[in-house]
Amino acid sequence: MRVESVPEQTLRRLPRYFHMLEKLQEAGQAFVSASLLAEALDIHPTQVRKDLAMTGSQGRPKVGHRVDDLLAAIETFLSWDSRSDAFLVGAGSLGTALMGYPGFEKAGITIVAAFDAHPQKAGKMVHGVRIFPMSKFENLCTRMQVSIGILAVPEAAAQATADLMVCSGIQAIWNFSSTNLVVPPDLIVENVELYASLAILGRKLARRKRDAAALKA
Amino acid sequence: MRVESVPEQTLRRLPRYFHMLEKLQEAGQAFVSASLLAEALDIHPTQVRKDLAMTGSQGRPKVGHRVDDLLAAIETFLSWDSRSDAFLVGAGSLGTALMGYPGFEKAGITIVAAFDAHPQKAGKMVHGVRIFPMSKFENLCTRMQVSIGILAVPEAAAQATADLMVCSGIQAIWNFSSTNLVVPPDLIVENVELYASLAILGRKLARRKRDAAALKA
DNA sequence: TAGATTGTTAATCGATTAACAATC
DNA sequence: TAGATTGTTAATCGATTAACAATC
Repeated sequence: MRVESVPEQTLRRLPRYFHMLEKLQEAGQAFVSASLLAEALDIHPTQVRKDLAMTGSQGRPKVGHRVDDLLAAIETFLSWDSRSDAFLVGAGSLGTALMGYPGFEKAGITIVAAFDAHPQKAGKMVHGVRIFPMSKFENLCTRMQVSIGILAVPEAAAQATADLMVCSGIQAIWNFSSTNLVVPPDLIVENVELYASLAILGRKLARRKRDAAALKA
Repeated sequence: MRVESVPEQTLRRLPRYFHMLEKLQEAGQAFVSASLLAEALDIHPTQVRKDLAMTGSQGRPKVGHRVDDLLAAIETFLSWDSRSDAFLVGAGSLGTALMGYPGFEKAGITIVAAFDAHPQKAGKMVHGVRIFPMSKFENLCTRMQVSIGILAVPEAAAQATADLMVCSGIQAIWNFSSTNLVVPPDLIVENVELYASLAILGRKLARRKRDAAALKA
């Protein structure tokens, strides 16, 4: 029974602080107040203080937090100092984009190999990552003890690929399909819901347009 | 002062129901109960009932909802029946992946043109979408009255590109950069926080490993 | 010192879950 | 009829915001 108790929302905001802090660091700022971060990111100041408090960083009244310290505290808190390897499955256009995504490095994650169901892609290199046929997945994964699986396959193959990952010892799945994966309860799954995100955008816009039209009439 | 009052979370879950319902429809299911959806998607049954109630669909006790009706109700509620055009900026690997993304069609959104800062890309076609130089953006956007902007440019160009979109009459931005865009308050912005998502995955995994190691010791 | 800023405790708000009457 | 399932009202839970004492 872990204490954990870090709100998911806090976890989601911390990278945003981090990103802003990097900009401030580049700009030569040595100190920053929670209020300034709050203002810049549209988050309530008290919320920012609570979030920062979770990382263990301490600020000084009237001065704020030291930018360097805060960056380091967030980095440690998010475990970006520990490294993990990842296998990517699905070297289509999305997979290709992910292999070039600079965010991995910062999060301490390295894509060490990619896999694709089309055998003709095997052997190719994309953004410095070699592509293997699916048949090699389980063996390589077990041998290299890779713990992260990135799922960028078409809808229809999503669950089967997840099953393969689980069999091969993967502990965390970054899921880009809109399928609700059925996996053992202790598996970590992080869903990127592009579909839902787009749906929300579309709906808000349609309502806006409708309201505008109604107002004019 | 609109009544709106649809929880953001409900909006986020509706596409998941939709997706599952499509599968059920394909499988030939005519009816579905809220409990079945709840079970399949790991959502509390009462939550599902509330969400479905918002769409206006009515179920019959003992039988459940008619799958066809429910699909139609969600589609209408999410305004997927109204169509909008979008311009994409940034034809790099992420932009390329997005041009091939099948989710747009379902959400009633069409990418009608793409733009890129590298002039040598101009004139090319990617997934059926023509690429233009940035200089054409404002003129084309105003003339065609495009309302959605998809932001897939490098970090450093994000804010400037958003500014250009705003000037050109864009009303909603789908933002893939991790920059907190500064835009007029009535602009619709939907952020896809890949960075945060990955950070959370990495953290959970690192904690898991650490705990496992501690347990062994 | 005066005042800005911190960190924490209490109040509010919204979302999720429980309980239950209605109904096919 | 009996029982599954609906939709709604009430209770709980967690996250956000307000209030405020501590402190540099």
